[in-house]
Amino acid sequence: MAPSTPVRERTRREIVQQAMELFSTNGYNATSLQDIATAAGCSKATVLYHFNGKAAVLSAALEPSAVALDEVLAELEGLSPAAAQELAISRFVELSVKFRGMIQVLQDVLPSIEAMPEFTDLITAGMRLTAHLAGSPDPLENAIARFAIGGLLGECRHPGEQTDTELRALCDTALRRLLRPPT
Amino acid sequence: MAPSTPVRERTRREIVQQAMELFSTNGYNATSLQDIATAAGCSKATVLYHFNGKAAVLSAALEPSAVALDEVLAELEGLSPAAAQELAISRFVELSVKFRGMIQVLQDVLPSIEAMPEFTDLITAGMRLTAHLAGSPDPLENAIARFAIGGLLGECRHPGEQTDTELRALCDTALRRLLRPPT
DNA sequence: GATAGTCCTGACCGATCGGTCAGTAGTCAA
DNA sequence: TTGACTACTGACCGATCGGTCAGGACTATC
Repeated sequence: MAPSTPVRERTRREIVQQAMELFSTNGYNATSLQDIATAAGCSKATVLYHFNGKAAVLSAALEPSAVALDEVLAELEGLSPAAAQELAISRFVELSVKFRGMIQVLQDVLPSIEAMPEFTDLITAGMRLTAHLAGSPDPLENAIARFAIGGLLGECRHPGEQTDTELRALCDTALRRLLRPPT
Repeated sequence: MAPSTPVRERTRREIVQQAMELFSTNGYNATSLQDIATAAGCSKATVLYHFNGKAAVLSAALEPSAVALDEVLAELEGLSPAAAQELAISRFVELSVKFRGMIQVLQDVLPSIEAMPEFTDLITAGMRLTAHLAGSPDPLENAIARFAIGGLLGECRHPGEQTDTELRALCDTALRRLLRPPT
């Protein structure tokens, strides 16, 4: 592998950054490689010189959130179900607000994500988080957790319409009502 | 207008039916006019002979659910907020299970639906239902209602993975936890 | 049999997509 | 000065998309 020269890194970073912006705004499928190249100030061929296809660009754009998700999962390891659920809720709200743009992208890619081998790790990580959110092996509670994630994904589709604080309050309230109903 | 001969109606119905099937399975954007034509046993030109563009096919496929939604809204008219919310929840669950296939399509089209004048009525109907689900003008409750719809849309993306009964139970539980939390 | 209208189709169009490739400018060590 | 390597690009490719259009097959009417 090349020792990643400064020039190489600068271009790559610019491409990824512009790709994140465009993916967040317009979705993955509606963003073309040409769009990314134009925004990054280079040619489409350059994008494909640095990344092995469009999915690789998405993978790079998704990496920070994937890393953050893995960190949360590591933090959850070994906790009791109840404690893990509690922590999972607050950490998930944080992640959702921080990566709201990228979360919408997931929504867009979800139907065809199984055909992209780049994202199998991300999928299993998501499923593990879902299990923690459910808090119990009950299939209904697991479905509720999926429901919660779906609602959150949907709500993160409207960037700019609500502040981070509003979004955090909404997600926190909704997740707690769904996942920790008073007995 | 032509007096809608039997032949015309038969072909139209076949196209719409196959389009519903394909839209439900693969989403709107991932379904081409050629796919619809092949499934309906005719040519792409025939589809465009009967419908004024791809969006018109979607509009026809969505019509039964749009009609059902309007009926529910009419039923809600004049009720007190609390009674309307209660009825809106159960009716919405029914609708979601009945039209689960088409609901996923909405998810797929939502980002670009504002550019399609065919669906302005459907959007306003959806917003009115959201307001009824919220049960109060509180912005947070309204956001929660949107969250609920988003979760439901997301959950309806997995056709065949759960029975109608399971889906009904899930939606009912989730909606009631979200929208009618114990005070 | 001629005419008109309905239903349908193959051939074609321009646009856009993701992706390939030969080649160019610049840098740097020998 | 030369040769190797990096970063990059314009031109091009095949495929697919939604949509158009002239015309054929069929039927009903006169």
